[in-house]
Amino acid sequence: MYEIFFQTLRNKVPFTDEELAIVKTYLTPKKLRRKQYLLQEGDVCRFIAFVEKGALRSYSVDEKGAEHIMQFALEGWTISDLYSFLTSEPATYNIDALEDSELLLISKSSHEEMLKVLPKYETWMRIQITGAYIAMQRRITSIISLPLEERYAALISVYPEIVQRVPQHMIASYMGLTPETLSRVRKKMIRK
Amino acid sequence: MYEIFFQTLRNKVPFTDEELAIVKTYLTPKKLRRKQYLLQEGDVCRFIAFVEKGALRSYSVDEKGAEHIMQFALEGWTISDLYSFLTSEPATYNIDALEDSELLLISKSSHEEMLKVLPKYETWMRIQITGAYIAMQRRITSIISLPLEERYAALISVYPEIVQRVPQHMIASYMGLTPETLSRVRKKMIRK
DNA sequence: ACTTTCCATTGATTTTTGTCAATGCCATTT
DNA sequence: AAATGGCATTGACAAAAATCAATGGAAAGT
Repeated sequence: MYEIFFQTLRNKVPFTDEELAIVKTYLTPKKLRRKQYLLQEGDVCRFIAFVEKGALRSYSVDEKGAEHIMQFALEGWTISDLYSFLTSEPATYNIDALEDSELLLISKSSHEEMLKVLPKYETWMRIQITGAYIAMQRRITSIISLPLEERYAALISVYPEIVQRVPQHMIASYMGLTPETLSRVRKKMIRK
Repeated sequence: MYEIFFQTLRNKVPFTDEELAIVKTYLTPKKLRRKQYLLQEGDVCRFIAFVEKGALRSYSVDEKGAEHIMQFALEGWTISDLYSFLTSEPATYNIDALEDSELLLISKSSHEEMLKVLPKYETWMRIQITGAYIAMQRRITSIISLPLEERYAALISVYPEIVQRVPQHMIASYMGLTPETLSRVRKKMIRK
């Protein structure tokens, strides 16, 4: 249940077995069924969720009721409404499960304790967020500078697993497009 | 010359005067004239730049030679090609000065030393990047979920200084629009 | 002060994307 | 086996944004 998380930690920072045992005491395992909510807009986000198994998404809903996907999270990724988590303001994103999933939750108190007690946790956190920041920068660069076909091609090459496991209309939402437009882009690309 | 930087540090993490004196030894002041490059695509980015005075931008250039602005940095902000800085791969962004500017540069060795020697530097870095990550998330949400007028209104309300100090065609580039389209959006909004 | 480059705006037109509606398919469920 | 619901695709049309071209005006550099 903790394998992927520990592996992810060790991959970036040299945690000892003793330290991992301490980390373990701060985690809460949670199972989620497909379509179940982990977080609803308006509630305060009280955790960072690490995905051991399954797939989740975070998304906002506009005035017209349309969903706009902010992030997907597969095995080895973390997902949260970080702003809500850090400030205890109401969340602006929803999070739900796309598949039956197994999570490890880091509560706010766990997060704060680990920052105090385990310097390596802070290092891991810093590296983790830095990676997420860089990925987000790439996403924006892709949006503002690439034609649609290339954007979709880039998505496939960077996140092939997401494109495989997630329905296309959600990929479209993630890209800020309608499902029809994405379908037509794909058609064009197949011809080549 | 160091006032804004120290204030920014202290604002997030309780640095002592002694610690700030240590930090100071790791910084390199640099002045930049308007239009001068701080970084060119293809070079390795060897610093994180903190803006004490002035304004800079980072941007990529596509095959057709069009510029796409990734980020603006005014006083109190940092700017870099973080991926290039961390990996020593060639930079994909250019950085140049929009106004005569004064910077404090953190070299890679300074960065690494400070991470080792000053835990508070790591904490500051983590908080700083977390803030940048959250801002970026908002930018994406804005792009994929808001109509153009609201996106521009949001930009004005979040970054009024940028809109004032930066030419409109650069704002358009930052938003992923042509200057003509932004001009028309503004016209519509003025009528209200 | 003068010249030159840059910049915002506007109009006309084309291209791209969204909207609306319908169809057929596949995977589940009953 | 039949029915259901979710999903991708397609077509026709509308709306939004890009492109091309021209103008006037302000700002920067000399």
